[in-house]
Amino acid sequence: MTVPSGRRERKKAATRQKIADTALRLFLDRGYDAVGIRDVAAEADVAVTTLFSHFASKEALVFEQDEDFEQRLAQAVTGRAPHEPLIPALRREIEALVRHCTADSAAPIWRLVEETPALREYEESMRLRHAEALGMAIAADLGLPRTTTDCRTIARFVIDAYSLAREAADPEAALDEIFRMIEAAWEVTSSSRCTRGAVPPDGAEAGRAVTAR
Amino acid sequence: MTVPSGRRERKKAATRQKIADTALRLFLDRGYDAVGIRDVAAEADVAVTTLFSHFASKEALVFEQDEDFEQRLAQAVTGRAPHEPLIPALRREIEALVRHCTADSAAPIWRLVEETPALREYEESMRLRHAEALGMAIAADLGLPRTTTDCRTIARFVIDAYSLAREAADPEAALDEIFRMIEAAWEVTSSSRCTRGAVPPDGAEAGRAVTAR
DNA sequence: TTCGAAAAACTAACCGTTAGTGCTACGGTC
DNA sequence: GACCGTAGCACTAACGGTTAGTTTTTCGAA
Repeated sequence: MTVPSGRRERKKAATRQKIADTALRLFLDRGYDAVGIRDVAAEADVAVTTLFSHFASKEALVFEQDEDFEQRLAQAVTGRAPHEPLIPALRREIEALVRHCTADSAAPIWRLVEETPALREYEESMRLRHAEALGMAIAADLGLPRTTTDCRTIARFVIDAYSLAREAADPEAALDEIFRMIEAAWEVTSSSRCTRGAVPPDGAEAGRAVTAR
Repeated sequence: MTVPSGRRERKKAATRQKIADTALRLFLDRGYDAVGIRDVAAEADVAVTTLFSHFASKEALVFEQDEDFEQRLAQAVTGRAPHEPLIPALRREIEALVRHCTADSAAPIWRLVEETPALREYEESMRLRHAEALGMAIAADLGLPRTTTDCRTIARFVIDAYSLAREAADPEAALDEIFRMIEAAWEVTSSSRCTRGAVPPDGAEAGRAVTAR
């Protein structure tokens, strides 16, 4: 029950890191499909079962770093400046994420992902989880008691923006264009939210002002 | 090179159907994960390799019927009445598809899909393909020489509508709401398309009028 | 030092999927 | 009607990701 301070945690983290590094190196070297789990485990000098105790699947080895994606998006919603409208705040965060992916240092990894169907599929599945989480964050921010259709929808659109911009020839321009569309969609639904009177039943102060676009 | 008319084709189709039926029955009976490929093959009285010569994967057994999804969407775009605006036409088609899924007869299958992560993942991947195809159809309909970002974006949004509406408590209402948002997004991008002058370089007559919303 | 527990190892399998090979029945051709 | 090419299918055997079960090692705390 005590807090395991020290060596054990460090060793565990080191093992995890060694596995991830080895895997990425081999994947970039020989290609994702050409490298087996048993290869990675042998090269990292661990047992196969150990590898799977650190990573849920072979694909997860590649996306090791991007575990904070969800948190960053939620943070962009809940941690934005007071009275700052929602969509621009999300746009800024998405832009940063896209830039991070298209940066030269990360380029080989994303090329690997794009070339490998299994990895693409895995990432799509991740995106859906992210969209769901973002939808919840937006709903909470608006003070809604549950995730409504419009929150879920906008969340999907925002995640779509990330995905589409990454694949576009000019990511910045694509983001411009897509977020103009999202902005329009958001205005429609947020104005009708007022007339619908979807303010939570317990009254006034919960969440951010609904009128803040 | 002749058209193989007759028994051979019928036998092949019968084998395929028998496999699909058997698979669906077993899956609904015992659950997707509890039934192995070898079980399905044995019950359908075919070899495992035969099964895989008819279906690309275990998941494909479940989505056997919905192979015309892409075609239906493309048809909704290219085959709509002259001067009928794009988005409402798509809305009608999506509505029909959603109704088809939520109908009582298909309900057990979709419950199975929703309960099984592997099937959800597979369907997501299918949706992305559908979105890409729809984007191409839209671009072609507008007379654009290639699939632009806004076409791709609207296509994604439309597919999102399908996915979100199916999961919503009240699919009709959800479609209302989401398509209002899509309509707004489409107006923004289609009006700026005129000012951008994205008419194909070879001049006038290709495709439908850009001004038709 | 000793003990409990977490981490890692090892074995042995399960399951989806594929390659390789050969047989059989069907369809077109002479 | 006999012949031949081939499509459909069966069979074996394996590959690669993943997991269960069990045992050994390693660390932290008493």
